[in-house]
Amino acid sequence: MIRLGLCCMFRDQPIRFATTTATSLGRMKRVDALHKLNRLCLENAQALMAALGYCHAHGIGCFRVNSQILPIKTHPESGYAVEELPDGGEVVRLFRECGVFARLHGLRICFHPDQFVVLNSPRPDVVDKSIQELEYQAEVSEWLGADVINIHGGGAYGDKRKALSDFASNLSRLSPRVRSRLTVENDDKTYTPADLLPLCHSEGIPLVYDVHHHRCLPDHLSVEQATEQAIATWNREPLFHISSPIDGWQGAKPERHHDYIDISDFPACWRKKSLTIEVEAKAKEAAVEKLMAELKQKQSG
DNA sequence: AGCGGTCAAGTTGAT
DNA sequence: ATCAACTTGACCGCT
Repeated sequence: MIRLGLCCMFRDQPIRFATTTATSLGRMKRVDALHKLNRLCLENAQALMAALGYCHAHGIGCFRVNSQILPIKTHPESGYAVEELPDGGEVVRLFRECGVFARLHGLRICFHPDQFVVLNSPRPDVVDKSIQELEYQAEVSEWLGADVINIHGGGAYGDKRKALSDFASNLSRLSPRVRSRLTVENDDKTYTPADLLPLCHSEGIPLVYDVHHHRCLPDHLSVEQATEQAIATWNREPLFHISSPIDGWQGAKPERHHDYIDISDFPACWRKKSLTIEVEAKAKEAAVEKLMAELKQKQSG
């Protein structure tokens, strides 16, 4: 019933995703930069196939793809279209092969654009660049069959209601392939599940419920209530996040992630439900496998 | 080969 | 005012 997800990278497995820096590319001639990017994109497509193969072999049902899977894709100077790469067609073909593999084995794939993607910023350039980034990730999502591109609510700018209204307004600027995949997640500083649920319902955006963030930044909802209300926003299998505090809930910085998940942080009400749970833990595949084993043990015991 | 400084981007809150 | 935190160390130029 519970499908566990691995986020972006491996701790022990020799599966790595390569990237580069815009600074370094900027020092090169364009043709040389494109050759380098071409090589990195091909390598990353192959690494992604290895990652999916590992997940399938180890019962991990979901994989989150790093934003830099096509490195520096939307950078204002060093960015590029896949068609500009010498082997762009081959890059697309390899990603589509990953999609075929995932579909064949029932693996879910998702994206989580990073903190620079802010749909409600008062700065127009920030919103423009955010949309570019979302469009890039949606293009790769199509190749892969990924069904989730998950972002946070963004800043509050002193007025959460206005900020969420701006978020909603900018949705009209997204292509259907972004819009149909876009989800929003409660964070640990600004937006609680209760803040986001009205937006989710009025705009038809699923809520990615992060129970760790909810415990760091609570609202009037219990974990059980937030779980039920988040599930209600989904028109497909809901996707949630779990993590444990680095030094316990009484520690100095509970919002920081531990290497592993403490099974007592896993909400009892999530068991027996049809859910994808992405495991945000520094031990990566080791943490997913440990949690999987403990969930199984508790189920049978 | 090894090492240390640097890396595209936003926002918040702790210090 | 600076900095760490966020899904995470990896890359690059120097010696």
